[in-house]
Amino acid sequence: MSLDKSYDPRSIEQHWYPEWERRGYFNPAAQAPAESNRKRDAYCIQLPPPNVTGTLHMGHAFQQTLMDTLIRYHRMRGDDTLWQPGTDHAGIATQMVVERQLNAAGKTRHDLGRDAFVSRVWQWKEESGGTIARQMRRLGASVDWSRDRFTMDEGLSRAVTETFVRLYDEGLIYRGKRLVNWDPVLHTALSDLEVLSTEEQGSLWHLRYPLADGSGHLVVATTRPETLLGDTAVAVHPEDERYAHLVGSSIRLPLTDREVPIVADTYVEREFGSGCVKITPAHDFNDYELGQRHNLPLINIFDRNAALNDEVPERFRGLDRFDARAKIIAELASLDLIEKIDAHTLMTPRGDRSNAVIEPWLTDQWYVRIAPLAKPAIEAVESGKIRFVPENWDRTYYEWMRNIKDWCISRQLWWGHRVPAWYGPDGSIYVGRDETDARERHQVPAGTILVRDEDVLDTWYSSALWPFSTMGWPDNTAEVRKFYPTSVLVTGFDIIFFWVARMIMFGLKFMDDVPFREVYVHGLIRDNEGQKMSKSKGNVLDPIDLIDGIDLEALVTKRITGLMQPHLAAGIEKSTRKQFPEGISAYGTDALRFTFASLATLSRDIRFDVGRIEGYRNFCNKLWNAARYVTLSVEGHSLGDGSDDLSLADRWIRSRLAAMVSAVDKAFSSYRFDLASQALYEFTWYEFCDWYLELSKAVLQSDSATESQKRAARHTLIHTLETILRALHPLMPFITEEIWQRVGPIAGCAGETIMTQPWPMMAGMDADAEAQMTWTQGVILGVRQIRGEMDIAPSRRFEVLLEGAETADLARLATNRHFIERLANLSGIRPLAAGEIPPESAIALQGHLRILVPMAGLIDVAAEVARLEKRIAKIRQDLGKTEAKLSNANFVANAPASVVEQERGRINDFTRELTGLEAQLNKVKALGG
RNA sequence: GGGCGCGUAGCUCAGCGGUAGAGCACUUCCUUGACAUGGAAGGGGUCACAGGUUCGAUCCCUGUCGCGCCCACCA
Repeated sequence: MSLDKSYDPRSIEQHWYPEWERRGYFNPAAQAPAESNRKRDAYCIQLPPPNVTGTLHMGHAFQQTLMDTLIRYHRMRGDDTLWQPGTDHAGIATQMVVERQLNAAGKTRHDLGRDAFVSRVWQWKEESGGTIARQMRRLGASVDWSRDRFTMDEGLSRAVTETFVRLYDEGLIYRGKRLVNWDPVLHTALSDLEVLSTEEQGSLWHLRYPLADGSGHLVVATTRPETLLGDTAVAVHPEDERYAHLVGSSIRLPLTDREVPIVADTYVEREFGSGCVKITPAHDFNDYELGQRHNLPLINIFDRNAALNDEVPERFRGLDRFDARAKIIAELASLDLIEKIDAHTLMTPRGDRSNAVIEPWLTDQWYVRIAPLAKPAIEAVESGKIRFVPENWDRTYYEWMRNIKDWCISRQLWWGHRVPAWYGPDGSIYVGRDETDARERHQVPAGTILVRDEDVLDTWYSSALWPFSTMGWPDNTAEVRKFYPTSVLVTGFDIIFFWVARMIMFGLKFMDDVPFREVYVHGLIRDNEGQKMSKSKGNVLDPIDLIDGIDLEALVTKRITGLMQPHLAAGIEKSTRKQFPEGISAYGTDALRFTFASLATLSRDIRFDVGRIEGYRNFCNKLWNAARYVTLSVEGHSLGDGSDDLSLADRWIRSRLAAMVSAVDKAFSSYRFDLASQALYEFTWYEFCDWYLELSKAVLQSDSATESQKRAARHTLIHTLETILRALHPLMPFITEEIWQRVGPIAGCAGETIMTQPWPMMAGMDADAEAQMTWTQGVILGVRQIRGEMDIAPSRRFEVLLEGAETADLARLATNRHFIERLANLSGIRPLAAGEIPPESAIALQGHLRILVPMAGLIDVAAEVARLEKRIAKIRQDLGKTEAKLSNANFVANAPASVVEQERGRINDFTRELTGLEAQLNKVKALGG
């Protein structure tokens, strides 16, 4: 049974993944070759855990392709290889999804209560949690599913608790009352990283604050007039002569009955606004610090919704901050206390999940004291224990790490790891692994009732432990000993701060070693116009749709369903219909993966162009059909034992194959997936298919070739194809496995899967074969060029004459005549006899050798004249450039001798070619008379 | 305000101190027994701009212009 005529990814991809998984090929223990006792290197990659309730997007698919490629490459190299999968509980994101579901049913989480709500989230996790795993299987990700982890499963939760207790005991976690980024919609604190500042249009209000002694007023400029009610000072610059005399006196705060002092502080910029700043220590980070320096009181005027509380005059109480602003402005205006209002662009802080304007708010939160952790983490990169690829990301890392502030890790949510702290009736804090442990550690009397802290930890806290918590830490497991530190982290630059830096800090802290040796930072996948893919832009591509294909109507429906802003639907529909009039065809996983690899250059943005995946789908088809040809040519015939004499073509392709494998190997080792895919593509298509397969036909389909020559060709065909399959397997696992199942046994490979075949490593550069092949190709290309440009039908065969052939040429001709006749489709090729007058011919040159295509009945004189003139012009140009170079005395004096020699050689070549072509041109012209 | 990056063929992108490359698109010819998801032959680029270093710059340096991202407490 032969391979099907056409490559159909669907049928082969669905088959192989379950088979691999069933046979346990993804598990490190299962890979150990029984016959090998050598100690194998460990190779481990941790999957950045996706949100458990999410779906994979193009970025995930891209990233997983790169990781799977590395994993498969190392597995084939014989390393003991672990790719650790898992998912993240994604605290805020997941809780919000479930809350929205409740809201749709007219309920809130408070209606359910904490326990019931958390059960509800677990239920949702169970329902939707399998999606990611299904998608990963479609992508061919060879993760060890037997070790699948979830950040909130028992083992990982134990690691969370353990680290919390240890850090607390060391004073590296503390509880403190200070300003945090408060999200008044989600009612939780956020870390600095979860706050995004965006430029927004606002106003700068210039307010008159009357001096307490009635002698006039100061003008303060503010973007947040509503915080006036919490002002506890006005500040000026200490060297500002305009206000020096007022420092130490007070102003009477409008709309209140309070007097607040005028203080001097260098924080104030004299040039900005009026040079006077209102100070609200409880609602602004800078003002807070200034307040600390000047011992100013803190007046908290907001409640958890950022509505005004009872600290403000009665008529303002309960007002939302924005309503309060309007009312305060109105009152100030009526009191003539507004000097002016300028339009002003300001950076507005918003929560990354809720998009609500974040309010600095005074609360009790848990913090990680970060400086002692950051120091060794910085040193780990400085010393090269961790290497970023590309290297320049270390700058970004340093930049952030050197300015890092304490990490607020508590969140006022219900979904997450609950803080392992208990409070006594007097408010004392008891931290422990559980309540019993907390009591024992702090000798809390049995009768004392303890209440557990309500907060949960930032999702990224558990993520930061991922490299070792997944391996069973705090137990000293075999996995920890074998696979920590892991080999490489493959991640996007968007989470260097959120995740990478924190893993480094915690890894060094708890494991006393870095969590990974290298960090490969890849770019972000954007659409073909460079736009970020997002639901609201309607430009999202689902990797599964590229694999399976999707018709236009389904694609449109998918893109416009569930939009947060339904009015965008019409535009999205229009652009989708324009971009994909035929929908998206099924390209298959291998083509998608190969496309990702080819796009994996060391840049920040990667534009995904559907045109490219089509090209690589075609590449799959090319490979498939090459395999058909090879198997059809080989099956049922003897391959010999490898002792048959190789033809020039056989030697040449083996030499080129070795070069390709070596290039791919180098590319994988240096994370140049683009170069690897390019080397594979070019060799397979342009050298193996375009040349070698055709050359092999000249042997296999010839009556005059010996059986030994045919065996050598068959051996080379199957050997080369089998090697291509192995080199290609890390990028295209499915098609290579499918073909290998047929080809491997013919090639004499043992083993039941390509997955664990050894990575091909071969020496075998054959310079002589490559030189001879270049000559042979030159002759063939010369003829083809004349054929192409003279519009001679491909089916038209003719005889070619060689003029000026030397001994070496005659020898090469003798060896390769059948190749040339076959590939140039000639009826014959022969050297001119001594004294033979050549007929009128079109001419091509191969070095000094003149290849003559007799014109009679084939070629029009005018066309040949035009063709020659074009060639001559081109050579004259090149010759001119080279001559200019060589006539420059400085060049000859200073350039390396080899370069000068090379240029001289080129002059010779050009001159000879030019002379030949010009003579030919004159001859042909004379002919046309 | 700091930091990082990009500007090469119509489009998406490699490359690199010494004759400008690929895929897609385009032109002409071809259904030859692996493949029309194919084959053969072609056209197309002052490598953003201006200086500098060099025998030689698309590549190194400086500046300009354009574009993008990240960080940051001018109210």
